[in-house]
Amino acid sequence: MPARKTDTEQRQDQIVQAALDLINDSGITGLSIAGIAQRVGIVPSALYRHFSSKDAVLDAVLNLIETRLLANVSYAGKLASGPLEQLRLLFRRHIAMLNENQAIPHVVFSDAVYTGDPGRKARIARTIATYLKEVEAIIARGKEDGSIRMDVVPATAAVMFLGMIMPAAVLWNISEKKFDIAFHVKTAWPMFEHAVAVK
Amino acid sequence: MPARKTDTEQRQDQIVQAALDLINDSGITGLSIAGIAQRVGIVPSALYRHFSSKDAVLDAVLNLIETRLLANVSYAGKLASGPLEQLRLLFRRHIAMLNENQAIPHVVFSDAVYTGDPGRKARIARTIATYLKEVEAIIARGKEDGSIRMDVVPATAAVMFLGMIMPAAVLWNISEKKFDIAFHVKTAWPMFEHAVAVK
DNA sequence: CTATGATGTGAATTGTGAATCACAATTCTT
DNA sequence: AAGAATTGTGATTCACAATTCACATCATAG
Repeated sequence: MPARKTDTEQRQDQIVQAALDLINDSGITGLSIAGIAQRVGIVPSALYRHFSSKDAVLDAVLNLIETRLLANVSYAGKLASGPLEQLRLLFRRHIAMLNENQAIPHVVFSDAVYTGDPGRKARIARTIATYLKEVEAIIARGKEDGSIRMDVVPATAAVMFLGMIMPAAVLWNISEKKFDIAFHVKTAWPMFEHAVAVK
Repeated sequence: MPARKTDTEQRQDQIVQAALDLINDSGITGLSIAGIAQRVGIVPSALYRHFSSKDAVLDAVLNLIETRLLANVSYAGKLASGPLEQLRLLFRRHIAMLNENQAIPHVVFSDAVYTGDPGRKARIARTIATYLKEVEAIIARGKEDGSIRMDVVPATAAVMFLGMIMPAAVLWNISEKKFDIAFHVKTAWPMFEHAVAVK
């Protein structure tokens, strides 16, 4: 039976989410128009009513990721009392988001996204750089208010903050979800605090 | 002109190295029989004299990576005086190896390797697990000899150790080599020490 | 209720890359 | 140096995935 007709706007959302899910399961390599269409419940050719090409879909996926990434930062910023607390919240948030959408770090840190448009690599680089700058800013604020040691290098600390998340994501995925991510959250944070906090 | 004839054994080495280089430049997606053959200086079909399939080449690449990874650990073990020193050496060694062959973390942590043989993912998981176990063992030894705090969880510390390397590798690659990796080595290590060392 | 634009469908087209094969050129053995 | 084995080559096949297109169907404005 034919699929129910749906606004392009909604379909685009569905398609992008389906693409993300598909990457989630099969990696970038497994991302195909047919696969996306199947998940959405339409026929491959119908997808072209809503996106001009596979590349366009991929760009939209990157948009989604970018948005969610930045949303996390501002979310943590609103709830936290101080810089360290903000980092802790951001960390937890990222891990929680991983639970819903492990594909995100996969896409961002995969090399497969770079083929095709050469500008895409630069764009991802910019997104990550922006994210790291945000984290650095939080750390710099921590140094100002005395909660983070003065000898901590913000840029390096930001990379190590990422280092709590990225390997965990990879391990979780590669181990077929056997990696104990809750345990990791509980034990990694104190260690990070030891690395940067005063006293 | 035809390529000079060469022993299968040598060709296999050339092919594996070429495959690694190609992944290096173009990612897993860019890995093609034609691309490998071109780098080796032979014609695509000639490659099948030395490998039965593309999958076989990929397996050989994984072998190479596995070997180099474990070689690093034993290398650091031989030179170091104590556990902390061993970790520091291992860290530096990994980064140095990155310089020669950034493709390694790309392959290991990419999702694209998992398509095809489903056993491959399990195999990579095993390799990483083995590596992490080695790091954990070093940390456990550090706790015994009093150089590492007793409240440090070896498994978590091992993941964070990986967290010094993986993001750096990704950033270096994604930023077109702009990321200051020497600076990272210099500043990340003290931070890691703060996180685990006694006093 | 009907015309019209938006959305969906299946078939056909095209491009790409892996793999095969018959044949050619080379290296090696003796 | 002749013959066997190994390695290299170009043409070709095959499967698969992206994209296009003519046509069908739905949703809705009027």
